[in-house]
Amino acid sequence: MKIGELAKRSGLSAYTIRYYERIGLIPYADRCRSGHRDYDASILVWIQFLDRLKTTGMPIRDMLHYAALRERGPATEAERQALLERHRAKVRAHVDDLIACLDVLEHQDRRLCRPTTEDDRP
Amino acid sequence: MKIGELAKRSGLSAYTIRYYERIGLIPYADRCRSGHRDYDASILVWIQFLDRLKTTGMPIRDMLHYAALRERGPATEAERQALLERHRAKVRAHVDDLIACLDVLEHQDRRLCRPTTEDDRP
DNA sequence: TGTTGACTTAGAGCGCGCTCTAACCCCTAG
DNA sequence: CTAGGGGTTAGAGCGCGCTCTAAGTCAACA
Repeated sequence: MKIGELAKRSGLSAYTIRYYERIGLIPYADRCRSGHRDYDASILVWIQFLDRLKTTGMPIRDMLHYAALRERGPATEAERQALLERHRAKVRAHVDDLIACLDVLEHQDRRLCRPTTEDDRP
Repeated sequence: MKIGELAKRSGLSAYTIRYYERIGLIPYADRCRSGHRDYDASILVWIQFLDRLKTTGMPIRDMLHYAALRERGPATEAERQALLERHRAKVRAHVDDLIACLDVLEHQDRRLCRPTTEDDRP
């Protein structure tokens, strides 16, 4: 699979895939004899995982940390689990924040929508 | 209340408060005779509201849109309600995404934590 | 009266995560 | 044989949301 095909299948742009390779977020791809990247379908699983980390707000530098541990093999598994668990805890806390904000925005916005010239205090 | 005090009370930096004024996100503050901004406590309610929009991921350009409608007074209330409702819908969808991702990260990570040299396919 | 420290402005700089450009190469279809 | 549509690289540029700098003003206190 060449980069255009991977872009279609993964939802990333070819630009982004090359960028991720450059910074070390996805492994250096084998090149075919004309120098083009040639991907195995298994890369999609890794990209999907990265995508979930991204969706849940993990910064690239942390994904790089995870990717580096992964490159070092099974010996780093405990550390990777710990990293993920800390991330999940942050995400759960963020979800709680979002829900709390949503709740306020549902129930308080009438008062807060009034123009500045009126009294906005509770 | 001067800007330093407002910064402490609102959690924003003085830099950010000035920036928000410059771009029109908070109203132009009255200046005392030495030219320093002098805030009324009611500004805190607006800043807290903005903060909730920010926490829930609304981009500044949309907050500016809301702020502009607010400046135009009560006539724009329906439009502001609609804007907020669209935002809340996006936030609810995002929360659902986060929860779905969390669920996968809880239950699938053992497989995905293995190094590249192993078979990562399901 | 001098010194500290909080304030003012316009505008530059930064970290993030891409996104695109320029100049080039290679393969295949017509 | 040539045109088109993919790919390659290094490096520049962009949109976002601040964050800071420089140079200056002002008020309060020892």
